[in-house]
Amino acid sequence: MKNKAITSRDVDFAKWYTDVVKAARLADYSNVKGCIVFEPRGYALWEMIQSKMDRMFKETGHQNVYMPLLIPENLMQKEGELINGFAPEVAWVTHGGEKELEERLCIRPTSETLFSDYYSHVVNSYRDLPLKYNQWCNVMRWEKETRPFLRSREFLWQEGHTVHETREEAEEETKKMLGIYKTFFEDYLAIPVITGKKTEKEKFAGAEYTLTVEAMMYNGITLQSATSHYFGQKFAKAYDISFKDRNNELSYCYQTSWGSTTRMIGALIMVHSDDNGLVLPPKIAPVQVAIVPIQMTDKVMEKVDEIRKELESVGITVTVDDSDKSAGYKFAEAEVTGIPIRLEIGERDLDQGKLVLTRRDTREKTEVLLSSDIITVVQNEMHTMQDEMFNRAKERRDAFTFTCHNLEEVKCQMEKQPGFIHAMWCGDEACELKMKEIKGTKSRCILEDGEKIDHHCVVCGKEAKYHVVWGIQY
RNA sequence: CGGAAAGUGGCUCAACUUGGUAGAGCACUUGGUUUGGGACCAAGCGGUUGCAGGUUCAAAUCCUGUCUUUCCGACCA
Repeated sequence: MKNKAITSRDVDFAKWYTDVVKAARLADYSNVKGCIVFEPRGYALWEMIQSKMDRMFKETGHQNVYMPLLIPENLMQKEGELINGFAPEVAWVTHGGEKELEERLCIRPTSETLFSDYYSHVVNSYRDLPLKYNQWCNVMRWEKETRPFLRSREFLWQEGHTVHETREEAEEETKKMLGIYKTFFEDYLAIPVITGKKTEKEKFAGAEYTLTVEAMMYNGITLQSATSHYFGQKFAKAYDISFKDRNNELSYCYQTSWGSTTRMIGALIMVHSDDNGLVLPPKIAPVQVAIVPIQMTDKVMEKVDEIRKELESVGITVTVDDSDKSAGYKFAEAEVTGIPIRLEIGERDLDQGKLVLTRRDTREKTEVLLSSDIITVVQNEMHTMQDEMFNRAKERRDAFTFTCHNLEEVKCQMEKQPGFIHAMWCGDEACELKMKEIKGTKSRCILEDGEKIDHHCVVCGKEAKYHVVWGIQY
């Protein structure tokens, strides 16, 4: 049974995406362009992401802080590259009440400047280092084209900002956080990713270099999903984050920042979901099990309640659909909202001493004996589902991963089926621009230990330096 | 920021061409019968048409502006 409110993803991917968002009631539009309402289901998903990630950050020695929303213009302008990079999409506060402000205040598009200013106050000695802070907050970037979760003007994210005594330690941190993102994407979101370094052209404004996590969506388009930046001493010098080092000399700290956003929700949709709506990996689903009583007789409800309590006793999240809708409606509802496991129990089942278990991803129904250990059955099913979702995403990514040796091959491939293109690059920005002419194909990342496919650049034919993964991005 | 399309109860749409003061289905509410893939019957509630101007005796309808959404390009998490 197909939900008629959702367009097929194979017919119109963009429309399918917004249909899924609406049908699952994750978000609603507001009256301000690019600012969405996170509805309970969407926000719950964000809270799941937050709680899992936050634990990973804390386990690696990070603490949460909260910086102000507003940044004075002069503070924003201390580091030239950053302001240049963000200037076109910064929103400014110009009035306090009726009175025009002496100095404009910018609504944070990112908080490097605030953290740097703060660090300059509190770092005095090498004994104060490192400081490893993170904040969960909203930021604003005045985007022209917007889409729910993927590109909104206001979005939620976490931004980690750390200061270190040495270059080595800061670079280590940059790498470590990239690793945490990779683990999170693969273990929790069941999204396989590739990691590597951004080119000069694609790196974060103000960073010495940027490491990135890149994922491929169902349709072969790539999504930059999280980034980790190494700043060197650039901000430290601009904001005077100096300290007395072990030799009693004045040094500047080495800095990093790393971030991931509500865009991850968009990635979950575009990687896993289908024409029947949202599909969520069990490990990140706010509600893992939906129990659907077919008839709401005392006998059935008693059993439903018993099973719910049993599952909840081991931390499985359960919802019981005891509304007076028909069974078919409840099935469809559980499906469109992406609840991983559905248990159906009716009079007939009780008579036969069983219940029906349906997995959201495959929609396969299996009969489970009421005498069996229901906790183990559900846990096993969720483990299998989590693994299989990852494997399916990986298989699809691999099927859409290609190696190209010249521009013509890239062109043919991108026109036929976009995906990850592995190809060599000389390091020249002109070649990146040339590549962009092919349906906007951009470098996604330089592979750290990529094999040498060719000796020549895929574009100009000159000597190749880097193994680059290219793609069309959201 | 360019090019295109669209905004009418919660949703999908009709009425617009040819101005005359808004209608249907779904959803919702109530009562009843139902319940194994989006149930049925009956009775109800709900909108002055995105917003602001203009033309007119009269505007959902014509004109101007603006906002929002969607799609296609240029820019970005």
